[in-house]
Amino acid sequence: MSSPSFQAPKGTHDVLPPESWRWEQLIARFATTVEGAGYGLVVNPLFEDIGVFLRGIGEGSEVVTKEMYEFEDKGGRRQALRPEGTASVVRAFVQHRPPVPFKGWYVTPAFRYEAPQAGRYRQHHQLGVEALGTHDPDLDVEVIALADEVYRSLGLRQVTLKVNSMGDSSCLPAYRRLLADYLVSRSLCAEHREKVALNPLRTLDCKRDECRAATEDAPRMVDHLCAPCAEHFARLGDGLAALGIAYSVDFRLVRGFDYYTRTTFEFGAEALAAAQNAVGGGGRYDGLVEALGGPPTPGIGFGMGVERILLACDAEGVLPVPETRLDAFVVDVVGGREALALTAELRAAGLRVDRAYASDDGQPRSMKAQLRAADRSGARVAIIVGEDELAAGTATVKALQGGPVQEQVSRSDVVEWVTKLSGGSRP
RNA sequence: GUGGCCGUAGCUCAGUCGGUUAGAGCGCCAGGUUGUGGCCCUGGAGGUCGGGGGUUCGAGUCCCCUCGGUCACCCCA
Repeated sequence: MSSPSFQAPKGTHDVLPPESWRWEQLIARFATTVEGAGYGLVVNPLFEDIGVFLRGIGEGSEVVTKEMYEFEDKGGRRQALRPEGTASVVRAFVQHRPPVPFKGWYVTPAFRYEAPQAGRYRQHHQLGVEALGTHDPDLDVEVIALADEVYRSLGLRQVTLKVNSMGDSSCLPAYRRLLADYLVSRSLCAEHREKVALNPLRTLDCKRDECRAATEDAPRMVDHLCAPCAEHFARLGDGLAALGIAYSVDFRLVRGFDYYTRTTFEFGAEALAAAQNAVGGGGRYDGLVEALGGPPTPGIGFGMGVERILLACDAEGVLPVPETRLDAFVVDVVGGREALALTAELRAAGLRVDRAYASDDGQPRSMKAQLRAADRSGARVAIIVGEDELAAGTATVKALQGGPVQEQVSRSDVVEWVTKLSGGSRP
């Protein structure tokens, strides 16, 4: 074994240009959308005391019990890489106590130790918002509408919304018993026969035929909400309808984190054939702030998966990587000093400019090679400096797309010509 | 974590029953024009056949292990 060969760890991946352009776009559109609704960026540590996740997400959830990247640091502290974003934002809220209502958004990697497959990674990336301090169901509507707007702004048309209510501490426990009593005498799949007493809700989203049949006519949470929760859920539906956001109520929607109360929702990309077609989800977590040591404070938020959204964009043929990102490409066949000066000048004028560099043997590349590079770069304009231009104090400005436009212009007019020929992307 | 399928050039792939220097297209570099890109033509560079072990006179090809990808379960973004 001579030189070792490394690759990205299992379940992780690199994002390089030009593909990364789509990441920039997605993040930028997300930021624009949510900042337009008063949300501000929150930056958290990628790891926390493991208790933040144990108490925040819940010790009954798979993500915490089986999938967390945990480690002991050199000081003997038990830490864990964040498996999702909400717990850290809420911990920060409890620590700093900003005025409510508090609205924050984030973009972050999330780590879960699980078997990778298409659309599922050990490190994936989430965009999300959290809004704390308000019970108002209009806020639930707002949060869902923001997610919906992000998908639509990307051009996605085949994203569907499912909503449900998990009730609260006054009606969920009773419903849980009711459901358990109902299911205990039914035939369930082997796995849920054992788990039904512990967590009957999980049986609802089991895909196996026995459980599907057993739960089809089972009592539903939305029919057993206490009066305040029922009112909240009704107003959520009214609000979504008022904004023209299509949704379906799905009594099987039982999301994986223990902290959810009342509203839960999930966005699915119908264009994705894979089993992993959830592109975003979230809900209300009115007990979470307290669970992390803060004062009773309601909250709601969502997370959406960057990788899966981009897979959905592929499937729907939207958000293609653009072919051109440059205004001009400088071709210098007289040694390179002119290119050095010209690119600097054009960039200073706010134009997007690249150039060719010398070959590995130190020789300048031929004009043909440099123009080929200019063509491939996608630049709209080539700027050529050769012997004639150098002697005359000019540069040749050549349009690379459309008709054969070419002019030899004074060096002082180059910026103006490039701006004109490139369509003027100058700010 | 369990099971199925797959790993050959930067990318997409071919490679017969195990047989000698492992191929194609695209991409990249150069030439075809002593100052003009794209199209075309010619040439070139580029490969531990994912890795390790085994069987064999001989392994890209067969066997075992391993790493990675992928699909399903599970869970979720």
